[in-house]
Amino acid sequence: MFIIRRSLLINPAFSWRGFCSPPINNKLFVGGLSWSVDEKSLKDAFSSYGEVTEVRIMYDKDTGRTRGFGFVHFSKADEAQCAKDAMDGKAFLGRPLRISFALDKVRGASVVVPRFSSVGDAAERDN
DNA sequence: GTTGAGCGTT
Repeated sequence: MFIIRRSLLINPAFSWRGFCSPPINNKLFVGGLSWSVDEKSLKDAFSSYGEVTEVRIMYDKDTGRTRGFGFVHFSKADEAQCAKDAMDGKAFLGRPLRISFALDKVRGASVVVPRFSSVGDAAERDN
């Protein structure tokens, strides 16, 4: 019987570094970026491992410089996993990269007020 | 001319 649950072995969701990694998605968190790294630089670097659909680097509104981290969106989660496994820990523009799967956060998702339309429980004051 | 772990609209 060499039949093993190969599904769990080939399944990336069960072969992370232990179990301290977030769920897999096509969004990658790229940290440890150099201060001179641009979105096009990251996209050009990650486009070799997959189809990059979106690249977002966080800039500082005060200094206008990069915060040193960004996000890379891939067309497929498999490409993102490949790019992560390939670029994670590697040096980029003189600084080691810290790549990780991004959290399922979206703009507006952090603060959302569920308003019930059928709530007549004294919640409607000036509707 | 600076700094260095992180998780999103600068």
